[in-house]
This record gives sequence, structure tokens and C-alpha cells, in this order.
Amino acid sequence: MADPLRQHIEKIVPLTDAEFASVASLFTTKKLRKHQFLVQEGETVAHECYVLKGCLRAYHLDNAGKEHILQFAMEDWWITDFQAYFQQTPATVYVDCLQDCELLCLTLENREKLCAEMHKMEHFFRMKLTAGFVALQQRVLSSLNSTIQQRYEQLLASYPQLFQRVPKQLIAAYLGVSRETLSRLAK
Amino acid sequence: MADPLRQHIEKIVPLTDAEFASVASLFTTKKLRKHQFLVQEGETVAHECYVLKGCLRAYHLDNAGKEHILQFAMEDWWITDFQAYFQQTPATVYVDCLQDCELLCLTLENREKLCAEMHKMEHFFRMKLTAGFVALQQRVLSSLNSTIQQRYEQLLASYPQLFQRVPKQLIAAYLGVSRETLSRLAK
DNA sequence: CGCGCGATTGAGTAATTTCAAATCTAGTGG
DNA sequence: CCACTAGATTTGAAATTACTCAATCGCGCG
Repeated sequence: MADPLRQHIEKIVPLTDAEFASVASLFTTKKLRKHQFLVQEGETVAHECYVLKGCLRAYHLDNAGKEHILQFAMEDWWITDFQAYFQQTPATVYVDCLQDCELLCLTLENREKLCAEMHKMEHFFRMKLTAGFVALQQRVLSSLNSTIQQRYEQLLASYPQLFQRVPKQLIAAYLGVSRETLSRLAK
Repeated sequence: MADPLRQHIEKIVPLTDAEFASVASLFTTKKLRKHQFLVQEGETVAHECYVLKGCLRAYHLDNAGKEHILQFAMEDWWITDFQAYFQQTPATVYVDCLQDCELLCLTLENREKLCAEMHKMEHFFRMKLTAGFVALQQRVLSSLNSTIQQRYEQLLASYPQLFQRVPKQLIAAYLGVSRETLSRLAK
């Protein structure tokens, strides 16, 4: 049978059945409906979550009440307020569901336990972070050197599924332009 | 005696003398003068570098000939074209010296060897990546929700030494505004 | 002294935002 | 099946902001 988490991990490190069982035992499942919050500003953040099903976003609410989207997550992605999670500080962003979701949740304590006890899993998380780091650098770079038009097209080319699942105004809040401007660019 | 690299690593994991010796043996030193390149676009990237002395920047040159600065690095920081280094693809950015520099260089092969053979070092690199990931998310967020004025002030507050060492036009190229606009904001 | 680099200033231009209104779309209940 | 509604998208026009281009200023160094 296909276990998405196992497949996800085994893209990077092979696991025996026993190893995977002990990994999986540290996750808890969570189901949330559309519009429910996984994280709210000011809360402590207990988990990072692997998305089995659904679509979420992490966003910051500024003083003027505008939402700025830091990250989307769909199946096979991870999401939380990573700063608050890793540093165990109060959340500065909201994470909510854009669709009904099923998640696998891991506490920081269990994450560190996994890393300490299974070298393979520390390797896995390091590889995931490496990819995430590079992706974020590319995002910073594209915000510096690309037009909004180009960034819109790159996003569309990279994640076409995203455009089927979320309204365009959220794409605008991710790219950092007003929905009106995005609408005019998409022509 | 103070070995900066050892102190840097031991902020995260303690090492015996023998362990540090085997870590250190995998680094090579490199000295570069101001204006010399550590990485040029199109090259393969052999090393990531820990900065012992000096100041560097990683920047992208766009079609119009404008420079967009992805990262600065000073003493106790790491720099390279991380995408090209980790993925072993041709460099897309330039890295050059803003001052005379002394670097400790590590190949990807040796990095992976260290991680495979010393669990402690894989932990070290994972922790560094975690911090880097969070810092990049914060940079993305601040580019979405803060004015240039605020980002300038935050940068000044976080890295006052940077402003002593690099011309303001490079700060502008890092923040993503023209030097004229930055000059007007700094009042 | 004069050169070169960096920083500043001014004026005109281009792009994006804001605000308001109109239009479109999907889901709901009758 | 149709009307209604809420949310999403589009359009228009004015206001704001940053950009470009050009000129000037300031300063350290040969």
C-alpha cells in the first residue's frame, strides 16, 4: 500500500519497515476544515505538518489589515510557522486551510529525537532544508531581478495545480502585488 | 588559541581535538584580493566558503546589466552560489570580494563525507540550514510587508558593521531599490 | 590640483496602488 | 430550472511612489 509519508522520506533515504514504523509512530494526524486555522498569531507552535490532503497557506497580517502570503502548501509539502516552531517563540503568522485538510503532525521534540536517534532521519531533514534554503534564495532573487509578469509566469509554470485551487487574489498576495495589478497583467 | 572555525562549530556541537582536526583537514584556505571573484556565472562551483576575514557579496547580473545582491558575507559567515553548489549546476550568480579576504573552503564531496561519517557534523549543518531557512523566510516576509524605509532600518539595526564596510549603493542593490531612492529615504 | 568614486538632488516619466464601481461565477434554496 | 447571493475578478481614473536620466556635490588619494 502507498504511504505518502514513507514515499516522501524514501525519495531521500531508504527505510526498513521497522524504521518507518518508529518514524511514523511519532506523528499525529489532524483533520481541519476549510477556513480553520492550524496556527494563529501569538500562539506557541507545537507542530510542523506534512500535508496528506488539502491546501493551506501561511500569511502575515500587517497593521493595515493586508495579508501577505509567505507560503502555500499542498499534498507532499510541509507547513507551519517555521520561525516560531524552530525557535519556540510566539507565532508571527497565521496558517489556515484553503480546503479541507488531512495532516501528519510532528512536534519539535519528536523531530529532534528522530534526528538524534536515527542518523538517516537527520540526513533526511538536512536534505529537505537544503532544498528549502535554495528555493527561498531563488524566491528572493526572483523578487529582486524579475518583473511581476515574469514571476507570475514562473509560478504558473512551476505549480499549475496551485492556480486551480486558490483564488488569484491569493496569488497576488504571494507575489506581493495588488489583485488589480495582477488581474491587469494576466490580461 | 582561538580557531574561528572551531568556535563557530562548537556554538552548536562540542568537538574533541581529534574530531576537530579531522574536520579541519577537509578545508582548504584561499586568499583573495578586493574585486577578485570567488564564483563567476556559468562556472561549476567547487566550494562553499567560511569567511575568516573580509567581506563578500553574491549577486546576479540581469539583462539590463543591473546587479541584484542576494547575500553579503563577513567574518563567521558562509558564502557561495548555494544553488549551484548543492545541485552541482552552473553558477547563476557572481560572488566577489568587497575587501581582501581569507576563506576556508569545503567541497560538496567533503561536506557529505563529513556528514556521513560524523553524525555530529550532520547535526551542525542541519542546525545552520535551519537558521538560514528561517532567516530567508523572514527576508521574504519583510519584502512583502515592510516599506523600504523599514527594511533599511532593520538592516542597519541588525548589521551595523555592514554599513561601515560597503557603499550604500550595494545596500540599495540588496534591498531592491535604486541608489537614488535609498539616498532620499536615508535623508 | 585633479581624478574617480560614491552620494545627493531635481525633474520628468513610468508603474503600481487605491478607491469605486461594474461584471462575472459558483453554489444555494425555492 | 431559475433567482439570489457571496465571493472573485475586472475595469476605470486619480493619486502615489519609485524609477530614470542628468547634473552636482563631497571626499580621499595619487
